[in-house]
Amino acid sequence: MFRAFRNEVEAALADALSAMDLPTDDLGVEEPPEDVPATLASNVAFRLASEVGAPPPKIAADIAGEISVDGYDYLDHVDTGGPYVNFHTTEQYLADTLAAAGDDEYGRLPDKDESVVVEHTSANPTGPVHVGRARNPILGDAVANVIDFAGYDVERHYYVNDAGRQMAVFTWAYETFDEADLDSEPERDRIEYDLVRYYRKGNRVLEEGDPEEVEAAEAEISEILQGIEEGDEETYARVETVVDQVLSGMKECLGRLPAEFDEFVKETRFMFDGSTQEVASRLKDSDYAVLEEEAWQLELDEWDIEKKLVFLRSDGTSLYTTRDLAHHEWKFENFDRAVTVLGEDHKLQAEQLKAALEILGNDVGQLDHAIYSYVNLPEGKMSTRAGTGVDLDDLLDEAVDRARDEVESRLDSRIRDDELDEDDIERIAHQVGIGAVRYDIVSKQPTKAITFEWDQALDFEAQSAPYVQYVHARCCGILDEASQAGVEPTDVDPAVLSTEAEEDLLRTIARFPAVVETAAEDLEPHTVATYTREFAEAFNTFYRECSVLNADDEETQRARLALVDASRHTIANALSILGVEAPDSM
RNA sequence: GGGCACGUAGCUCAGUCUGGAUAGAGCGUCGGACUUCUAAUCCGACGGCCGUGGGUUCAAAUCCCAUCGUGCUCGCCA
Repeated sequence: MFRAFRNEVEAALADALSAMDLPTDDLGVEEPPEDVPATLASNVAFRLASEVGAPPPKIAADIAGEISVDGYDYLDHVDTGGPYVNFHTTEQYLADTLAAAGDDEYGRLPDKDESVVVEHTSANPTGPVHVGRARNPILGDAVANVIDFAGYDVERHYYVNDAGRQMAVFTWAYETFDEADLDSEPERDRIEYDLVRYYRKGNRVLEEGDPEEVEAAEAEISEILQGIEEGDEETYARVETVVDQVLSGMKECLGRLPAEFDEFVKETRFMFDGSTQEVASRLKDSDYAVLEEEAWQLELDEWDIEKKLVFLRSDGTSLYTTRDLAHHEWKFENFDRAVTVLGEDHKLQAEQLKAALEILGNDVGQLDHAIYSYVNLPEGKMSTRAGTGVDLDDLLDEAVDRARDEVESRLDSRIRDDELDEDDIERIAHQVGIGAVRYDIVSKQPTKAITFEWDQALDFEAQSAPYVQYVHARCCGILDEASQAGVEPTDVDPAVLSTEAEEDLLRTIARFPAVVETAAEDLEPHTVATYTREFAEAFNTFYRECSVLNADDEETQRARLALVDASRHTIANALSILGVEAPDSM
């Protein structure tokens, strides 16, 4: 309802301003501070002061007097607070909010009939997913969720880099070394932990091995790369043996979050179908192409990019970005929009990609990047190759373990007699543990760097997943008790919800669809996390002050129950956008 | 060195794009609230030259310039 109210406010204000012969280009509509009893306000009077030649409070009063609320459903009346014009809602606003939030899909915006492909994670299949990379699936999944919830048709893609040098190195190492050559046991009983040892061994040999050995290896690696480039089936099969095995393990790990994908798109696909070479030849014909030292490159000065983009090596083979160009043209053919979630280390490459796509004649307005900063350890960077870093599996295990300890230690002091059994404890431990990890990462602005610290990531109090999840569990508890007592959230008179706590909660619920809309537009799911905290605060105040089952009369009982039902839908949907589970009890 | 980010309470962060009402949370510290729909909760206190210096503006945490600090980046790697 907030969105509808905002539209009404803008329309009413614009009408009044034009009736007064004043400009309507900047309405200055904003949410007032908490202690102001208005839902929206306008600061337009400040800007008109010099033009009109009157002090802002006078102008505000004049505007307020000029505004007509006739014909609006939610705009009740207008007054001023000094220089501000304040807009107040009708009873209908709260009534309609309560009714709308009775739907368990509340917050989902109308279908836009527009398809969006969200590419995220796309980590090279070189080994276990570490925490440094984990920001990508967690952020990416939330970005996809919020766009989905905002009414778009979303597909989630993982782009598999199976044609790069790293995979050639991996393939060579996998075929060259035996178990006996490796100096460690797998850290975990899963395929990518087993195989990454070959990759690390291979890289060590390339860095430190004797020159003859390295030379032979490089020859082999280059042969593999050439083989793929030429579409040689046998080479492809050798590489995919490694790729598919490692990837299958990584999928399992990501599945624990869970981050699921609709499609794993391999880059070799765009080599074998000829589109990469086709893109390269179109680029060669462009005005921006230059041949320097036998390598084809693009001059991107026009895009303020100093670095030239090499799109064909001197031996004629393609590079990662060349294939990615073909990949993106494929996306543009099949989807209305493409969103890619990338680490900041790929930012320059992403800008070059965009420029090159423009040169190729694409509408780059279809492409958006969500860029995030890396997650580092206090002691430095995480690297699969070097084997430094915390594995995501270990983080999730630790999170679930700590959550389980927490649940068990709280068992004795539980008031609620719902008799949690072993399965419940395990369920709650998973929901809370994994939820806490996701929430910790998704709730922060993506541009800010994160230094990973165990205690901080696994703090179960305060501004964390459990704090918000607890609200959901409380809702479920009340709804459960109510249903046993035979109270139904039907035949409700919203006007009964007249205390400040009830009204605040309802107003917070009303804002949810607007939060979804903005988060989707800006690709910033962390604003949904901020909202869940504000929501939890409003709900907890209501919980403290307004008993549902012990309310004075049945009418109040029913109305409050409807409010709890609406709250549950709101917080469940907000959490689901964040990829955090909503426990029925905890 | 060039480019791009980031710098807000002791700590972790919202707010910055789109300037506007006394800068908000949590953790920690201190003090309160469970015979009550779940205390993973709530209430209160303490805590801020919004990195620094200039500028624009009626108004700056927010925009511009400079500067310092941190991160990323500047391969015929991905």
